[in-house]
Amino acid sequence: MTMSTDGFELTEAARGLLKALASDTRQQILMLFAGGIELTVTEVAERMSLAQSATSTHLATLRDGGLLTSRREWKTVHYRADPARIGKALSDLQVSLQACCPPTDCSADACG
Amino acid sequence: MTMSTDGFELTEAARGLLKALASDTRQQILMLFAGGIELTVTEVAERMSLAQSATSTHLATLRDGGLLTSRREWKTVHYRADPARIGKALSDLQVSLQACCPPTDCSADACG
DNA sequence: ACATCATATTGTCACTTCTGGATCTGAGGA
DNA sequence: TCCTCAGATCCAGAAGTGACAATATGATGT
Repeated sequence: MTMSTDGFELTEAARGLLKALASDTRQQILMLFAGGIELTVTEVAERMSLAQSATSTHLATLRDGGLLTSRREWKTVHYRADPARIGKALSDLQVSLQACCPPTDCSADACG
Repeated sequence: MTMSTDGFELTEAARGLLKALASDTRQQILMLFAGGIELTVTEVAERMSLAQSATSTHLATLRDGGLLTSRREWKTVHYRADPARIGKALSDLQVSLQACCPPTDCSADACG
């Protein structure tokens, strides 16, 4: 299995999350999926008042980042949040950051 | 008090973390501070093979994002990770994302 | 085959970010 | 005072990002 090599580095999942949520717009888009609802590209474009092309790109970025999944049904593509992968990415991020900068100062004792 | 209004929105701390870690270089820089060690601008520049100006800017961004603190000692400025604020930002991010896209599907029952 | 609808991709422009060189600031030492 | 060091700031060029319009793709219906 792939463990940390030598220096600390973020997992692919964590890096994907950071990249995907680096955009203000994408943060807002993600929040549209609250409650586990599904949305099409057009629906997101309408709610965000964004062009279809820009919306499509953002959704693809969020999917590539592991935050959304897409399901094709007939003509339309339904996007939905991917709670499992979001949780994983967040967990990975937390692990890395805690390994880097532990919240409680254990003075390198019996805490490790 | 400031609660969530209607739609979901990230806290200032969470947004600060996302913005600060949006850069690949800054992610690596942060990891240099593992173990709670302190580093000066020059030290970081050396270890990252970056120009002093770029390094200074990145460290300032990380500090503005709430991930680092700076301590002035004589001529040099010592940067250090801010575990408490990092934990807070991470926690906020987790809360928001879980509110948006809960990992376990509770079917809107006795889970809330 | 053709038209249509939903989505993806391409092209382009404006804006921001990243980076290094040069310059400025501030504190100490000769 | 003048010089040096560490850091911050300014500048300009390179690279990346986000937006839209236009076009391409892909599946469905006639």
